[in-house]
Amino acid sequence: MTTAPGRPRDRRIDRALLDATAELLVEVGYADLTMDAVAERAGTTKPAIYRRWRSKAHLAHEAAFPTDAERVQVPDTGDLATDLRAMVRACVDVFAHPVARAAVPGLIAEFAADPTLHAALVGRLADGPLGTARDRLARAGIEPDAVIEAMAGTTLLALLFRGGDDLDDAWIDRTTTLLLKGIAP
Amino acid sequence: MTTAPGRPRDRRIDRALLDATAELLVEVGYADLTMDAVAERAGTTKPAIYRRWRSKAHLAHEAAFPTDAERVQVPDTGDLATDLRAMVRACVDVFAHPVARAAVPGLIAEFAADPTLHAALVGRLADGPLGTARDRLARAGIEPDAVIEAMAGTTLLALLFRGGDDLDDAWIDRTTTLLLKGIAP
Amino acid sequence: MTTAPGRPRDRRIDRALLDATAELLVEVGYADLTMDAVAERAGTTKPAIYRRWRSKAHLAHEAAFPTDAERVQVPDTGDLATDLRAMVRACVDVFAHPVARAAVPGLIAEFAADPTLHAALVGRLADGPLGTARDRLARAGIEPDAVIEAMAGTTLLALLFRGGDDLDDAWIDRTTTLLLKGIAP
Amino acid sequence: MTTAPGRPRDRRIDRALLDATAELLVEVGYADLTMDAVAERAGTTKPAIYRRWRSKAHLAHEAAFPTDAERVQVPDTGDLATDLRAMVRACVDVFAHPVARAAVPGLIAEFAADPTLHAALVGRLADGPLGTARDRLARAGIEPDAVIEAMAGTTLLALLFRGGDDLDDAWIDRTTTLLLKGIAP
DNA sequence: ACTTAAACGAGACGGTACGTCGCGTCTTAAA
DNA sequence: TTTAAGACGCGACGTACCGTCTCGTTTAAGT
Repeated sequence: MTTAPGRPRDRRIDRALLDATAELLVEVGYADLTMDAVAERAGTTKPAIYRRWRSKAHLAHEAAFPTDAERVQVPDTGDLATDLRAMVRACVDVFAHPVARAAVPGLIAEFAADPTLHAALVGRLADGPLGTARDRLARAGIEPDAVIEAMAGTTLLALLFRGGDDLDDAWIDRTTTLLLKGIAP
Repeated sequence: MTTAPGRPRDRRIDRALLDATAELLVEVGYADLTMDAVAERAGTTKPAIYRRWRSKAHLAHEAAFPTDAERVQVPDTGDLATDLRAMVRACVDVFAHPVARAAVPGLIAEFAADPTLHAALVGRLADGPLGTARDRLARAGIEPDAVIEAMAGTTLLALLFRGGDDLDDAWIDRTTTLLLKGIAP
Repeated sequence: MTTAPGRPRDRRIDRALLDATAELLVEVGYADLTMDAVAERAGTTKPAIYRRWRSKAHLAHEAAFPTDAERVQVPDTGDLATDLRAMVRACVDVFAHPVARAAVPGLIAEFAADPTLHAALVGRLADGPLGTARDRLARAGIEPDAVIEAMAGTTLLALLFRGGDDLDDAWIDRTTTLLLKGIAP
Repeated sequence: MTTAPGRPRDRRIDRALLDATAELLVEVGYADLTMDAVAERAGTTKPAIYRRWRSKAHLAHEAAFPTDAERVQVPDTGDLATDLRAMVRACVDVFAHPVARAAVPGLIAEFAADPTLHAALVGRLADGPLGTARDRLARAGIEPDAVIEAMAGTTLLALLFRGGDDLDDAWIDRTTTLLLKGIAP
């Protein structure tokens, strides 16, 4: 294993940029997020961003769905009802997180036109609770795709059309029940 | 009831602009849709657009979800399974329409930051199959909001993450079944 | 005589930009003159500049050699010695003006690579004292090109290599004498 | 007398860089000359350049006015007319050389803002025909500065405003005559 | 017929933000 | 210490598109 030639990248700048992006997303939203503002808050400049991410969307999607986040734990109790409820809650936790909430609408717009971003985001989510859920459901003998589509889709729509604050325990219960009955044999 | 003074607006221009917008949305997508291009294709000028719509998003949302569209008919058979299936199909038909498909991601982004647009789009959809579905379900003694959220959300997610071509009869069957069991007493 | 269609250009912005350019040229020099700084000082933005001038050089050359300047008067006494001296002085006045002095080195660099600018600058100078001098000399029966080349070239070199402050009366006398003898029959 | 510690500098790289610079100056001009391109053509890297020259201008000025050039010979016949003509020709040869011609406008711009470069270029020219000319004229009992200023200035202006191709024998004759009469007692 | 008032074509406007280029520097491992 | 390699931080660039404005002209309805 050799070292790459050339000056190594400064990891502190990566962090500063991601942090600045997350903060600004919450403060001003995706549409009003400018690369100049990100660079300035991170104490660096625009080219440093573009050296690391190919677009605003790629930067935002990494800030909104960090891979190193303390993994949303979905306990494996063996009881489908309990586990499914945990999955729904995890799904809400991921999408309703303030940074994600601010970024998602913009990301949706961009990744419709950018296959690169599409792939990146799908991969990133597959490593999160959605991937966990898929495994768990498959082990329970349930074809997972339809359920995940319904779970994530319902969450997304609720988020987009009413804002994340309504996604409380009652909403989670209601949605879990619908899904649970929907997938019953 | 009096007539507005001054030169009346030319209705042919309204149409030409909406048509040009729809065409361009399909051809280049929302992000690369420019007002100059719309005006040029419609054979008019930008001020003529802004006299009619307050922004690109307002124009696009009207082009994507025309109110005068031949209404997607949802037959009222009285059989919940049959009717629900028709609702799902209508939902797919609306969102998977080429123009809507091109416009939706961009609209999602914009209306996250523009309450005006949010209201306009919600109203427009409520007049369409979603409104019909709500009435129908309510009459069947079912609380409609959760079902609609699940139905539209699942459709939206499928559309965004896989493109509309996979939303065939099998998908409609699968989704209808899940919802039907989910809302059973 | 018809009016051009479209919104007319705001002449006050033209002026503000030229004034800002002249000021900044003196303050920071051509190399450190940035379009952003010009725009900011003029209270406008970069695109407003590029709508009016095709490059920094075109802007600077207009700021450095304004056509509407109170014309450098070259009295026509009929005495060649007197008149030539006045021409040399006028030449110095034009090139040693603080704004011109700051702009000239940069302009030289740019117009070597930009025929557009070359033509523009030649035309602009031909309307100034150089044009007057050419006419005057021709009337005196002297082939003007060689003299003008020598006069302007000597002035330019002196300016570039020693700064304009040394171009005092003694320098003007010395140069006038050299030229006068040089063109004697 | 000791040797510098560490790895000695590779003289072949010096040459390759100067050659690459000269070639590229002629091909693309000073403004479009990039350090990356120079390094690439010379088969080395940018840091190797900056170890040798402090800036693009310093590199270009050395490439344009090489000290080791076969010295432009100015024969010393003792006849002022003959010698002055040779000086003018030498001046043209130096400045109209393709590489110098490409570099001069850019260098003028840079050394207006860089005293280091100013000094370097003046020193380099003083070692060339201008230095020779000064000595020769002084020996002939003529105050040399004014003549040199006129000679070099006229050449420079002609070069800048008409391109070097017009500086033929006729031009040299004409200019020599003007100077000769101009400095006559 | 004349006035009023708004829509029209045309196109430039002011301005935000973009993504890129090239400078000169720095870090690394090998020579 | 120089080399090759290449990324770095940074300042500045010129452009694209937004939504607005200013014209002079056209079109109808009201007087």
